[in-house]
Amino acid sequence: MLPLTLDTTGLEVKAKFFRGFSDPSRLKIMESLRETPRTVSEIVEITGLSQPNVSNHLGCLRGCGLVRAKKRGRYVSYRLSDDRVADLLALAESLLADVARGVYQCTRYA
Amino acid sequence: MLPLTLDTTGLEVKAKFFRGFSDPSRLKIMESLRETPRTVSEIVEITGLSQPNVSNHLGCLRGCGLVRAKKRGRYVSYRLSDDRVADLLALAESLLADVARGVYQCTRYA
DNA sequence: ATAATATATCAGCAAGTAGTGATATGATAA
DNA sequence: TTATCATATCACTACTTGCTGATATATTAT
Repeated sequence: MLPLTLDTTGLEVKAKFFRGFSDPSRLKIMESLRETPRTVSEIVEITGLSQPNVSNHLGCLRGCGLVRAKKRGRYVSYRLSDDRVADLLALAESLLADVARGVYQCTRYA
Repeated sequence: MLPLTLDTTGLEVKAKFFRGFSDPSRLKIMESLRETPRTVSEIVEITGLSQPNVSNHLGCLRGCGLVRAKKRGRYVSYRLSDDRVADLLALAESLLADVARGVYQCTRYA
């Protein structure tokens, strides 16, 4: 492979994956799952988001492979799918600690 | 702090930060910078994206703290702002290796 | 059976955003 | 100076997407 050749394989997939992290409501939901698995209704109560909104975001997060669902009677329990999800959040926090000021001032995408 | 209390501090900022990673063109640009710093015109040639498009995305990435710019004559050289940016990409790839099939099939957000 | 509860899905709206083509800004070269 | 080149910005369009309210599905309770 030549030096200037870019490996663009799976960039669409990778972008879709990161989109799971790129919304405050979804981050809030993941934050609520960092400690322990929770049912949808628990997540609704903790986050203050509407029930359809939470279901929709959970569907997105499941599609991105970030959370897993387990049906228990009429409840559905969600949990982070992998320890690396929390690792990724932690690494982002570490980076943000240094660049947060810039990001905060970035008005490009309000 | 009570167990059920969520630390929602900075979720907006964190979401904005992740949005830098959530677009194929931006990932392509970062990929092109993983190896070495490059000027805008080099990035344009390597990625095949239009010049205004690249400039726009670079502005976004700079706002997110993911790249840094350095003016050299009439050229502007960009580089990844921190080793942890590449670390984050690598960690995401590791996770994706396991969940890629699901993400690929996720049609929620085309 | 009927009622109540938990979750998912649908229709539609409002806002955000990636892309293009044209233009502006700024720096070097002739 | 004028011309040329590198980059940034603007105006606009098409598409995406987060949210709500209403409804559907499914499970348990009475």
